[in-house]
Amino acid sequence: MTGISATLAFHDHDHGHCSGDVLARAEAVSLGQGIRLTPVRKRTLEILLEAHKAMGAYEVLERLAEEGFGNQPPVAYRALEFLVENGFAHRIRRLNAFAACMHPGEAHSPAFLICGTCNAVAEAPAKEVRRAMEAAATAIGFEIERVNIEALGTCPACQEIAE
Amino acid sequence: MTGISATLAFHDHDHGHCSGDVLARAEAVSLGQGIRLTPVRKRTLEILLEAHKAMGAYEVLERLAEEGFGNQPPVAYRALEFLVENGFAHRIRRLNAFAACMHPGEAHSPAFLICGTCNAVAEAPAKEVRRAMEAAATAIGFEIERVNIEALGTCPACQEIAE
DNA sequence: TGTGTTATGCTATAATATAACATGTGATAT
DNA sequence: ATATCACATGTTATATTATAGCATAACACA
Repeated sequence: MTGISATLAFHDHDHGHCSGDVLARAEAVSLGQGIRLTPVRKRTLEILLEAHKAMGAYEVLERLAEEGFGNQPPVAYRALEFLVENGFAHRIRRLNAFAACMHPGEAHSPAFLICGTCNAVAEAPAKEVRRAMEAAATAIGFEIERVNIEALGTCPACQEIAE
Repeated sequence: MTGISATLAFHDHDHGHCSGDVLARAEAVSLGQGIRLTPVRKRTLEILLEAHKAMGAYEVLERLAEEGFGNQPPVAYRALEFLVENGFAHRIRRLNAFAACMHPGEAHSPAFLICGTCNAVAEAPAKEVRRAMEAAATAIGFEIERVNIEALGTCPACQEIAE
């Protein structure tokens, strides 16, 4: 994960491009790993990518249903769970929401920056953070599997508006 | 926050002592800051301290109701919200649960280590983690208000059992 | 083609959380 | 002392988020 790309979520960018790019990479990763990116799953990922924001499960479900997929909660939750499990999406617990991962395939343990004003979410580089976590855990004999880091605050755009 | 105390949640310790100690400090802090640690609130904190684990809001509510307080969800949620807001408790989002803060009054932004096997939760020192987060956020112009860090993994005790 | 595995869809319900309003309680000023 | 205000509590009702459990369908491969 690069410092640059992490800022994209807070700025205008060629979203059609980044979105398609990520999707393509996700498909490649799936093939390479014998993971099945089925229609619902793929469409779910596309929905997240198109929205380019964190979406609630029911919000995703609504879209899926409109397009002929099942219209019951498990449909969305299962697809989302699959995406999270395989690193194609992240779960933002503070928002009870899900967001497409902007760096599928690259092993990373992201930190999320959540703007309390506009609700935008950005993935930030968290290599250092992760390292610090490992150190803290190791010190007390705890073995880490996954780390979830969420910061609430104000994004650059909203800071300007507030002034 | 010290490295030693962070490990307490994963080991036997004089809990009656640590619990009373924390409660006393919470009362002192409240007095000093004009914060009202009312009966429900105090009892809620005690319940969390006695349990010495993360508890769901409804679990807390059940206890409160047994003791003559209101028996509707808002009673528990409000007390818990107050405690979190004032640094006497933490919300563990991964578990939809709340846990007493072991270091009330000391400004700290803790990291939680959650054992996926036994569900125990420990507060770990996170000064370094926090610093790293600040750096990452500053780099992209994001202003942090609060950070929530939760790691899932295996605690020392459960690692031994697994062997 | 049979057989096991994985995926989808559905019904139903569980678990978590909040809105909105009425009542009570404590502090303050008159 | 009492009017008034802010805050706290309690209640009803409902919203929101999430999962259990079972039936059917698709796929993988012997």
